[in-house]
Amino acid sequence: MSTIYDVAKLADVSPKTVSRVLNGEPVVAEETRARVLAAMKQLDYHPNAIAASLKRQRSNIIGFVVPYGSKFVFQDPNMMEQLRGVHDVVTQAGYDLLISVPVNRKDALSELLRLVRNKNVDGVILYPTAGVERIIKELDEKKFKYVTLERYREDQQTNYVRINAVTGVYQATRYLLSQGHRRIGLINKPAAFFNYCCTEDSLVNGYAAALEEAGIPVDQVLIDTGDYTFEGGYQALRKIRKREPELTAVICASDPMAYGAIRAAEELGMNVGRDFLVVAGDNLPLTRKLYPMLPALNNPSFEQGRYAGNMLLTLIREKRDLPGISLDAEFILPSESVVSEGRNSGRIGISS
Amino acid sequence: MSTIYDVAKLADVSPKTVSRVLNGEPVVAEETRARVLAAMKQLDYHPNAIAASLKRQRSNIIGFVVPYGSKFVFQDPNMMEQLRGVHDVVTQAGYDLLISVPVNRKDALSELLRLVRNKNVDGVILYPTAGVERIIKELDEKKFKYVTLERYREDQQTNYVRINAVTGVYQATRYLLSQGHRRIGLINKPAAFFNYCCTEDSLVNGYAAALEEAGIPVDQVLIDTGDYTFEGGYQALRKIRKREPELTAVICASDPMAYGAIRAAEELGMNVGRDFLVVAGDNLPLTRKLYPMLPALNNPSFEQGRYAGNMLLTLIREKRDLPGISLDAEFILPSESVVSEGRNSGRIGISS
DNA sequence: GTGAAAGCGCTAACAT
DNA sequence: ATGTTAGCGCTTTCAC
Repeated sequence: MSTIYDVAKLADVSPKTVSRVLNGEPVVAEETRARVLAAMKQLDYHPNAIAASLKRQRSNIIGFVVPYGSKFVFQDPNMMEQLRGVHDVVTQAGYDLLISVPVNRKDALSELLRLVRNKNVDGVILYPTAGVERIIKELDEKKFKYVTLERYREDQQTNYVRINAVTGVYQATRYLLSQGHRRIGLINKPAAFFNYCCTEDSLVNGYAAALEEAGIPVDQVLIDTGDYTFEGGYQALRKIRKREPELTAVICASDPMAYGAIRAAEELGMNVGRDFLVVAGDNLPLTRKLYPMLPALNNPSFEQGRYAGNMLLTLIREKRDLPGISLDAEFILPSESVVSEGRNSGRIGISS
Repeated sequence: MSTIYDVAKLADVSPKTVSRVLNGEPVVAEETRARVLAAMKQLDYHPNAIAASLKRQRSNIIGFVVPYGSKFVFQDPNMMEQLRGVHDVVTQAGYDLLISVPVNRKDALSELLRLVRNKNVDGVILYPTAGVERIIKELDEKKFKYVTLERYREDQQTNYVRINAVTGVYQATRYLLSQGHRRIGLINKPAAFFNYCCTEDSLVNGYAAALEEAGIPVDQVLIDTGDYTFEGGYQALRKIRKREPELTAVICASDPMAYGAIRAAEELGMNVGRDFLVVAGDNLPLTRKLYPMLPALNNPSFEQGRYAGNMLLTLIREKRDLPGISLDAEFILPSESVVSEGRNSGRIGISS
């Protein structure tokens, strides 16, 4: 492997001039630049990014740390969409993306520190898991750049991109009410799924708001939770239905749970799409294709990733904190859901 | 950030001794080691991996280069499973994984070279796309370590991990025949989807073998191709069914295509699971849950990733080529498919 | 069992 | 517009 010195020698210039050409610094004479370029080509020279990183004290690598478990990440379509959004934005800006998947939940934080302290990553995207506050404090102290997906505490003001489901669920509930549904179920996510500190429950809030508006009291019989999975949705629907045989619709916090609910409903003899409606929460493209007759919630995970990536890049560039962003999930009518091509093709509401 | 010199000074030893402690070299006196460790702790010292990389001339990073397009990768469940397999194996061994997604198809190869030449990655996992031979040649010349997912040419002997669908499709076809099906469709992948050089068509081969065994000629009317997507499967089934109204079953090369075929079949008034069977090719956990009444093919992508990761690690360690590995896809009966929990929980056949 | 010196390949600071 | 020098933080070689 040839080095910058070899090129310099061949082009009869100093290493620094080669470096200038390499980094596109504008002061180099056209004739010199041409000579250097020729020398590079002749020697099949390729700059060593590691050496540059050491000198520059930055790696041009962004870290993406997920809570834990490769199975969890790579099989969660929403997390993949977030990842994809981050990826697209940061690679476009010339960064590489290092995906870090701690084996256990409790490793997530040390893994994060490892990236920051040992690997010189220029910034990280992270999920606020239990105990993250201590880490955030260390990151803040070291002026290390990060963006959280969701807030790590209710009063976090900066450096987060979250999704607000309230509006979407409110619209969904209103729609169902307008269609004559009166006993509407809600399959929510567990109170603290990633151990987020945030206790606010946007699904229940939106649901309750629409019901109250219609003068219908919230009935706990109609609400249950599931762990985001098919099984979770399946079980939750069975429980709700058992408590309320008059159930005619259900809103689910995730698409897999919606699949499970649909399956359970079919087993219970309900005709999904006709006398029973299921509203899914993720807006996976697949869901629209499998169940075009159903309304849905659009969860802009991809956009969330893009916003987070852009925020991190700005953070790195401008060295100051940025106000957090909240993206609104939106309700999608059944008719629309067939027309739209990919995900997140709809408008994105930014509320904060 | 404190350096190895700071630690050395505080512990009253040379930097080299600190380095020895860092790398677990055994010659250090117990008392010295303790002093060094204490100093590290006191200074909150964290070794700079980039500096070590520069000196050592290796990065402890493995590259994973996909053909192109983030949408393509992160939304392809099989590729995610391969990625997950690679990830688990290499991170376990202390490497980080850098995922590289070229924007366009044609960028894939230059992207690969960039990782190899500029980034000091210690090895790469890659897909054999069009024009990859030139790159492989360069990798070979530079003694750079790589493993291909699929072979890049028919006669590639080493450094690949592929999946052989022949057995699975053969078993599936035999099963369908044994159930009395006579007009069995096949929705294949396109001849060269990633522009693999390999022209062998294992799906058709297995399908044809079972038919011939039963004395039934292969009828091209029953075969069509799709691009792995829902739409591809949807269209293909419509075409096949139009050519053959007596169609009673179809084997699909991917799960999304199977979903599309199911949808098309339902629209055509066929009762999927009763008078029409669809065999899906990926074995996504979701498929088994959505359609437990259907038989399936188990595509061991996760294991493929694991094998590829392990092969690459061995390649790096032993500095010699390794014979390629072929994993068999397997046929799964409908009854079994409900019982099994996750993916790839079945036995994996290794045929080469 | 430990240390001194050199250098990996680059770029920043400061010349000229 | 170009060059010189020093040094990023570590590990390697060789000496003691």
